[in-house]
Amino acid sequence: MSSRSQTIADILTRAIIDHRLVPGCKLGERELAEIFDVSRIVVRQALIRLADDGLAQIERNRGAFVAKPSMQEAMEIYDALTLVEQGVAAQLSDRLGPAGWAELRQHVERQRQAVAAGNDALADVLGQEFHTVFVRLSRNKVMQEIHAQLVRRTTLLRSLITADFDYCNLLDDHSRVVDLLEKGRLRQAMDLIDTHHRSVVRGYIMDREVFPEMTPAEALAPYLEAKADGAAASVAPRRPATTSGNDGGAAHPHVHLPKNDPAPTSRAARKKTNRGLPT
Amino acid sequence: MSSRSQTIADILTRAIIDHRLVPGCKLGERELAEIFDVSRIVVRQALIRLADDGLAQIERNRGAFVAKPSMQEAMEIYDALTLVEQGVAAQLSDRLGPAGWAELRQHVERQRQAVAAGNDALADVLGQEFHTVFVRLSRNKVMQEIHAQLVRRTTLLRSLITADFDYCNLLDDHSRVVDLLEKGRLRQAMDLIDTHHRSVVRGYIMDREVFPEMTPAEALAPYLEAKADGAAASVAPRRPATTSGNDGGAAHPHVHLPKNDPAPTSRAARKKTNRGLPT
DNA sequence: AACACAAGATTGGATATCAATCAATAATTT
DNA sequence: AAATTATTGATTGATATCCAATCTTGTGTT
Repeated sequence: MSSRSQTIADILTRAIIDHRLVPGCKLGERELAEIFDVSRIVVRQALIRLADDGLAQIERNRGAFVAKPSMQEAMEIYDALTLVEQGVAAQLSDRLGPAGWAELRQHVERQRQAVAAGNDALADVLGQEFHTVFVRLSRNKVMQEIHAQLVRRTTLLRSLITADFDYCNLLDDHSRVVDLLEKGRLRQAMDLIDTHHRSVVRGYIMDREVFPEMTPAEALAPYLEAKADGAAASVAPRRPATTSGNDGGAAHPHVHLPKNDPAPTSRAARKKTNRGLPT
Repeated sequence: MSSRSQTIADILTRAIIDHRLVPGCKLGERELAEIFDVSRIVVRQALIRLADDGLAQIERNRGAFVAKPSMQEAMEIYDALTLVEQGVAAQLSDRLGPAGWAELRQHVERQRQAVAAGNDALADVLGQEFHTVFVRLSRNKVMQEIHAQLVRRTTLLRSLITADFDYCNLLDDHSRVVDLLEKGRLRQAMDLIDTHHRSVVRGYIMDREVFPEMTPAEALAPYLEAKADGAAASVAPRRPATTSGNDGGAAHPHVHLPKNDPAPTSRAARKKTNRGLPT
């Protein structure tokens, strides 16, 4: 079993890429320590891991926040992702065997079925996974880890945007990339990968006024249930007033939340949300 | 100023890529804590950073060691590096302006002069730096960080090999890559990048019996002097017997070194070096 | 020689504590 | 009353000490 800080880092990563913890959200050491029922030090180590992964941002004497990349950085992440996947495509077009192509086709088919069945959630997951499977076929663990990190960061980016456009052509893209590659049309496949990612970025209109939907305690509760029932039970009702009173309308609660701030739209609160961003 | 654990991680990174701390070297928490005059926790945080960077390897209840990549992993690192630099080359061949080409040529020229002057150390540094400058011209910070990490890991690899072959053609490669790219011969440039890295890997004969040259205290002493005179002075004579008695012959001291082990070639010591490797 | 067991050392972690810094409020001055 | 300053509170960065689990080592026994 790995270290506890790694476990906590994994849970936080999960919560971030699930969009339960959104960019800009404060990750207070004491708060997280209570939630996970560990000491602050373990939380700090987990936050260091997140920061190294680009998912959190640690500001000296101010604490850790879920990373809030700028539009510039978003473009760079997608450029890097394109570069990596194009490179992998070039490798696969030479070296991939029949079993590999079959796995890719099978994956596309599974996603197609999910779309047909109207299971959008599964289709979305499979759509993400395609890229991971694609890179895994390169049989390069180092590349896989780099790619996985980039994917996590793109997933984080999706919390920042307000576009849910039609993802159907993206599925087509996957299928066509496989076709082109297997036919040896590498150039066209690479262009399609580029277009594919550009079409995603084009849908990006970074909305700077996206506020967190949940406090860390609420966001992390689901991930704790499997660990310790007692802990989950003791954590869940930690902010009953907030849960019932503020989130009822699913509006724009708060970023910082020192205690139980009833008016997060005050001058002070707004000022805080604009402070220390990587704009 | 950044956190102390980051500072220590930077120093350890420096020491590793300087080959003063070699793969397999034990990085004991208590030992490092004394060397840097900080608490064990700060050291632990620094080691987590190193591990995330692929330069150290943390084994539960056994501690941290300088990473000792397998031949397989070495190949993967170079493959990833090739992939990244080829991708950057493709981008630069389209988008790089005259100033960029000039910078690359100027860098190659500086290295050529260093070689001509017989300043091998400088030439070596410039040779490494070429790749960094190359990627920096892509103006993608995310890509730069990924590349820098890969370069650090390749530098680590060089501690494991026993080949110091002729690097002169590598300088030629740099020059030719710039030429080819500027002339728009992207395909050939990418092939040359591939060949360039392959020629480096070809020189790799992983010697599994490379032992550390220095203890952490000795390896890290130079990096501490700038920090605090008192600390450096108090650290330097920590192992006077070892410094004068064991390193006189510049032989193969020890891997673990719990205290002042005089016989590291015993059965137990050998067993330890072969334990837990990422073979 | 092989095995088992006890002692020692090291890591992973908890807790309590302290200084430095930041945020927010209260107090003071103009 | 508005603006500035001082104070208070909270949070982070870091240390020291302590404890449990685990690993290593060395010894003793068969």
